[in-house]
Amino acid sequence: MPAKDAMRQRILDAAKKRFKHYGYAKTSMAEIAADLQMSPGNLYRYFPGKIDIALAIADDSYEIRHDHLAEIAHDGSKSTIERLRDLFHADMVETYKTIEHDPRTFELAAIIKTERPEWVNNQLKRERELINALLTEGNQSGEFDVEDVDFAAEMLQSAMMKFRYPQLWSNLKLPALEREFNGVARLLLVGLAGRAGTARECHVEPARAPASAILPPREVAA
Amino acid sequence: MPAKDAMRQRILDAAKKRFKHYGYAKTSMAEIAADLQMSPGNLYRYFPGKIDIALAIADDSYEIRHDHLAEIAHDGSKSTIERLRDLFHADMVETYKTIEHDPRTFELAAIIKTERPEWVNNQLKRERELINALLTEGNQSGEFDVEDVDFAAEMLQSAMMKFRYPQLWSNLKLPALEREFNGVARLLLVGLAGRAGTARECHVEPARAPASAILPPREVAA
DNA sequence: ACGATGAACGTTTCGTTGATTATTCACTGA
DNA sequence: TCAGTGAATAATCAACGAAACGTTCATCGT
Repeated sequence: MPAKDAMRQRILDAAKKRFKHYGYAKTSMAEIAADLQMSPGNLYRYFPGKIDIALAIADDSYEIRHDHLAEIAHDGSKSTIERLRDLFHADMVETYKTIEHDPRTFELAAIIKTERPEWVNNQLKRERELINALLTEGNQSGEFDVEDVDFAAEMLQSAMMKFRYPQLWSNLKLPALEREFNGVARLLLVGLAGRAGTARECHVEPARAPASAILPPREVAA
Repeated sequence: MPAKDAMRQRILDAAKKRFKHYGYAKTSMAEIAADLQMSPGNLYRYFPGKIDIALAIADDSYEIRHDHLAEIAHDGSKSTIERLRDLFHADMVETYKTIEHDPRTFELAAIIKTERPEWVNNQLKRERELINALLTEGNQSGEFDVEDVDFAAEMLQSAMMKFRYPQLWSNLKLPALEREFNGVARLLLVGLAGRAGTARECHVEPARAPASAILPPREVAA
């Protein structure tokens, strides 16, 4: 039913405008309805509740981010290890820029995290699938030697935790964050290449990206 | 002045009892004073304010923890790499046990973190000194090949962030946490040994603890 | 002089109440 | 039948006076 979808979209647009301007808490369902010249009650024919409107907005925005991350993950011109680093890096930088540009997004994210934690976990899971794919690819190319790809992906996300949650950034600016990010990424990705690059059978040629050359410090984004 | 010190200690004991029973917020200065049969005003001759009483309690408790961690760091029977892992591990487990046993501690920690963040940073810094020493030692023994020890210690703390803050544990029980901890620790510590274990000069004998054998999964604490 | 007091002060917290809000539902017009 | 309504309901919020709190200080007894 395209008519219903169209109305849903109109509601989302109106809500987005209000949320951006006044914030989630200070936007009432009645206001959103009034913007669309309808009654508050009618909104509930399109969304189960207020939080679901926020969720739908977040869905859209994460869809875009996910596409972008997937693009990075599939950039054929780069090694697997570089793409893995860039994936985490892009995630951090985009979060930083988003919050810098529009702090209201932070409020929305916080509310979603407390009211629908499973939604957040699901996003994490989707991103982990990208990581999975990269690890598998790296295993095949010889860049990595990871036994349990699922597990390793989870561990990477654990260790990168600090760079995902702005609450943990404690006023660090982007350059300082990137310095830390690079340090942690280097450690982790060297760790992934560890066994492949390491001499259990020493005659095996070093992986394409030798551990000592992995992850040159990244220039700070503009 | 030992008399003053003795009174300080009595105040701390009384406060500790109240904080443990009723929590920081629900304990008033007047109550602590009444427990010691003195006036509220007199407390201020021994402590600048309520928060400083909490800080003194935390100081004591972190002194003990730090001693314990230092003991682990200097355990002569273990390799440097094992001690480094055990250091982080002990920190996580002790935090877990503490909160499990007395959730009030969590409230105290949260209050200190918001009211005196520099105190928390200082604890982090002290622990980093232990890490520094271990990395230096590992460099000498050939287990590690870390160029910038200070920087590497900071990166380790960053990557271990998730295991330090109970807020990030999201209801995971200790076994699940330890599983994640082991995974991340393996990645990181292999990363540290990376260059030492890796064949830049392939004739160099593999480090004492070959990367592939580093960090066997740790049995879950009792 | 000094250790201690407790009333006094400014803030923060709390409980109550009245208003606002999210949500439901019986109903309407097409 | 179905998109839409708007009054009714229940949950939440905001405001405000009262109580409690952390902290200070003039004062007391020694």
